[in-house]
Amino acid sequence: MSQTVDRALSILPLLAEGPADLGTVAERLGVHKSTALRLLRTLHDHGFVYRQSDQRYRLGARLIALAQEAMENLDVREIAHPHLVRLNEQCGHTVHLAVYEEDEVLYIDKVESRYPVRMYSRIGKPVAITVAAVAKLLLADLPEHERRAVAEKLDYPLYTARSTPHAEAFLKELAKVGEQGWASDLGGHEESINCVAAPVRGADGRVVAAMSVSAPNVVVTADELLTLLPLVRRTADAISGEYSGRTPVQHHPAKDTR
Amino acid sequence: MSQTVDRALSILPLLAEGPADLGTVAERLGVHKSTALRLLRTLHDHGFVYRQSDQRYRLGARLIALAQEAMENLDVREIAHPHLVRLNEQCGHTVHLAVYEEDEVLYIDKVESRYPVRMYSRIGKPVAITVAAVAKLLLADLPEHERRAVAEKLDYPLYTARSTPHAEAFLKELAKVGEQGWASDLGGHEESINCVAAPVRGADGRVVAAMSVSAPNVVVTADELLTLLPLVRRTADAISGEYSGRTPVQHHPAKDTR
DNA sequence: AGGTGCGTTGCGTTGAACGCAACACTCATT
DNA sequence: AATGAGTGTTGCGTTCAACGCAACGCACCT
Repeated sequence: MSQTVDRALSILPLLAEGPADLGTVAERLGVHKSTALRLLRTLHDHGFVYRQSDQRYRLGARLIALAQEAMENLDVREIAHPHLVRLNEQCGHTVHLAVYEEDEVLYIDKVESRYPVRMYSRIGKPVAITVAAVAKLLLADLPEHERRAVAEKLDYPLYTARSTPHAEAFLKELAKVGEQGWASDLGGHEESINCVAAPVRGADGRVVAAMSVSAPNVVVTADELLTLLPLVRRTADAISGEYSGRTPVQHHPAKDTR
Repeated sequence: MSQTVDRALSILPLLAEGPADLGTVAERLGVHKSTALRLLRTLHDHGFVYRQSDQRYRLGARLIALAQEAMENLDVREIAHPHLVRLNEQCGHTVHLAVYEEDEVLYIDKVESRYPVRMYSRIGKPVAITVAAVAKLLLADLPEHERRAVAEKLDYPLYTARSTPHAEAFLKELAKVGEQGWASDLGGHEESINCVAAPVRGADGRVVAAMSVSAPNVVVTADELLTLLPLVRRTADAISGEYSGRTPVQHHPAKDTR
């Protein structure tokens, strides 16, 4: 909507690919060098962009700090965290919490597996939306038309032979997931990794987040992982209860409300 | 430099404080509602801002994802991480990695203590710059005039009785730290928490990052913590060697480079 | 000296961002 | 049902700020 801001913001994802010099930025934006310079300078003044010693620009520290605050403002995260930890203590596997936001699903919290073999993922990283169990739960809860719109807009990369191949199949899977109230991903993203996931719901019943337990085949088989489903669902329900205010939060009164 | 972009970017820290509605944003920016709306819309289109169900705006997911990429681009972090983990395995305490960037010091990596009593800190969070051991190391390496400029610009909050009280004292401490090549913070930030830190240097000898081990008094006394100094320095040196390319990196070839 | 490849500056032009005022909508209140 | 207060939204005419240009400075090469 606002040309100048639009251009300035477009610089950031561009720099996320790696440091770039003025000329490159100008070219990729399709603007004159002087224009790019002015934009970069304003970004710099705000700390969103950092000028490293070789004069090239890269993303700045303020961005990281801001994202941090953004996450701390997500109260689901705050509430869910102790539950995730407890779940991890009970089963030992990697536990994730994810939310959906405008065509993206991203992990907002993670408790690392206690087994030596760990899966790769990072808080803040967008999830493989077409296959991840948490993504299925979050998308399954969207209103019919929006869900369809998103599903058709997506790419369907074939990570493995069991990846969701196209919108058709995805929508069918979403319907099933919505129906049964939980989801799984058996080797759809990485051949040897399985997940089971359950939804966290707000007071109105809408899905506000989803949590999952993931483990590689070498640690537990898919069947064994599925036996954890009741536990995962109980945990998710506990978070839902607390989040929607039904459960009057029964831990230390020292807990502040920031 | 660029008014429009400047205004747009100013919205983000404002939203970091918590969700805000259009009116509030407009007021805090000192612009007309319609202007604020236009800016928010462009931010929204880029995913930097999210409109929650109650119509208020808060920081968006793209911001979190971007920050993630920003951190992954920091190659010190990538290199240092396994060393931090090993150090943590050896001593059990919380290990931090921090960098300096334009008047701020922030944690870019952390390995959690294995003791039940943990300290509060988060990756991405700006560090208490006037007292933290890592901050001292990073600032001590700045060129004389810049160091003085920064020191005088800072606030000196008295977290505890042992916090650095003013620029004078801080500069003196920095000189000492620069001299000895390591730093400590004995209860300067939180009464019962102590840290020891050592610098990571690039090929040119400049300090590019700093790492620290922190532990509360209840776990080890300050004296005991200081006995870890040689270990911390060795670890920092190992990272330095690898970062500056002196050590030809000798871990599993399976390690991917993502 | 000459040349090349950067980033930077000053400036005149123009169109994009501005504030305004009217409008639409949702809730309370009466 | 009508009124009003509080929102967010739209269209528009004015103006000022962002634009591209071209000239410049600077470092590095040869």
